[in-house]
Amino acid sequence: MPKQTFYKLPQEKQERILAAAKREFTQVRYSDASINQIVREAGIPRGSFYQYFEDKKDIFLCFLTEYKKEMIGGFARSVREHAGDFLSALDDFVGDLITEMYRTPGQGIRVIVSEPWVSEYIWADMLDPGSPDKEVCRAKKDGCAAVDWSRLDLSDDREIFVFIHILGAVLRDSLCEICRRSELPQQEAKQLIHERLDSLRRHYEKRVQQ
Amino acid sequence: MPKQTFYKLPQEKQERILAAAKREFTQVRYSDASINQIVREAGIPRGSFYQYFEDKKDIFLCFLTEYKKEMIGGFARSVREHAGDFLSALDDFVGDLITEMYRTPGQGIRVIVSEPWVSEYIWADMLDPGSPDKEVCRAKKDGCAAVDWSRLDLSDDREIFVFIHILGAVLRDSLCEICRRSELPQQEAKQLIHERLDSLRRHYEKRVQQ
DNA sequence: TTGACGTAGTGACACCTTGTCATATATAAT
DNA sequence: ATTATATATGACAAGGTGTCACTACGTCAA
Repeated sequence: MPKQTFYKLPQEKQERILAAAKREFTQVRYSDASINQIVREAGIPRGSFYQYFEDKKDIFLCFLTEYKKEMIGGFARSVREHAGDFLSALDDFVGDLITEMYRTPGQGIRVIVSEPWVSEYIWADMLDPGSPDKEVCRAKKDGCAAVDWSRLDLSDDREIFVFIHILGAVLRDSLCEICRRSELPQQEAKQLIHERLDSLRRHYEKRVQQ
Repeated sequence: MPKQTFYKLPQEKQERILAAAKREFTQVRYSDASINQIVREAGIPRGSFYQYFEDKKDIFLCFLTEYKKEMIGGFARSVREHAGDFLSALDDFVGDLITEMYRTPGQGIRVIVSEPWVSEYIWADMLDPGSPDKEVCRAKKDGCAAVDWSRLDLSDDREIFVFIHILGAVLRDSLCEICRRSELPQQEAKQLIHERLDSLRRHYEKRVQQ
């Protein structure tokens, strides 16, 4: 939530600042990111920065919003591509995230697990039906509407909700682990997540009546 | 891994420094913790600090080691008390953590989810059989040996390993969520975790043949 | 006893950070 | 033209970290 002043700025300047922020936040982790670096890169005086944003966290959340939209949009797309198979869609989606992760040198997409509250910020309102972000809300509805929940052994919405939380936890946690174990080859990283999702699938999918 | 110099210090001074570190690290989160504050409280000059420790992370890990031992020891105890029922033991153990969490004002035990790598540090070698820390290793062996895996629908060690990872992820993530949603009453916090563990239990426990 | 040498203790220092604030400037309104 | 409001700006205070030249100490040899 940048200040009004920011939005009154000429488009070009806004973009220049956000681009500088993106460069910084995808380079180093949040606690190491420097406002000085951002203003230097954006070519604005330090004082101006505080005219536009409350503080470092303010511009960071602003930057994160982009990621969030990409995430949710990408996942919704994946669900449609997998004809409502939630777990396959997730596996595939995270696979792409990992590919991206191994392709980017700095911290890149690792930003989503760099601070505990970051993934919370992204996931929390992925689940919250009353998310204030219209675009996010739409993408989410598109994604969730496309899910075929009947494949899974979940009796009601409450159970579905709990299951989604479990999945989110496993994914976030696995991404964390992958980031930490930087020696892990890409293939094994994907395998690590696949293995966990697969275990959940085997235990949560309905038994085929025969 | 403090420097040799630290261990050559008189016991009393060592303890004074570690106590100051504990006070600081349980008060504010890692990134806000200040070496200045620690040295002020411990009554040592700033220069001395760097004689004893590499940097802030060094003394922080030193402090965390204590927590890790308490965690693992406490969990092993809980497993024994629950006669090998892994999930009940976990539920109970985390319940105690939450009680503690609501009892302490500062950051207290929240430290374990304050940075992504902290919980990793604690949990990673809870699972790693070749953990270098002897005491940890023993407590873990005690705990895991007491678990009755036959209650669960897990065919081999590999599956058990995966399942433990899933559980760890759910717990860490739930603790994170509880810390973030500070308005959540203690009872609901426990319910939140219980609900997720229960879902896993229902899907992972062996069906009773009747 | 004296000198030398290695280890430990020390605080000033350089260099960074963030957020504020008084002042300067531009824009709008009367 | 004058006033009022909004924005721009860099110097500043207060705090952080890690280093380093210097001092002090204790030990061992001559």
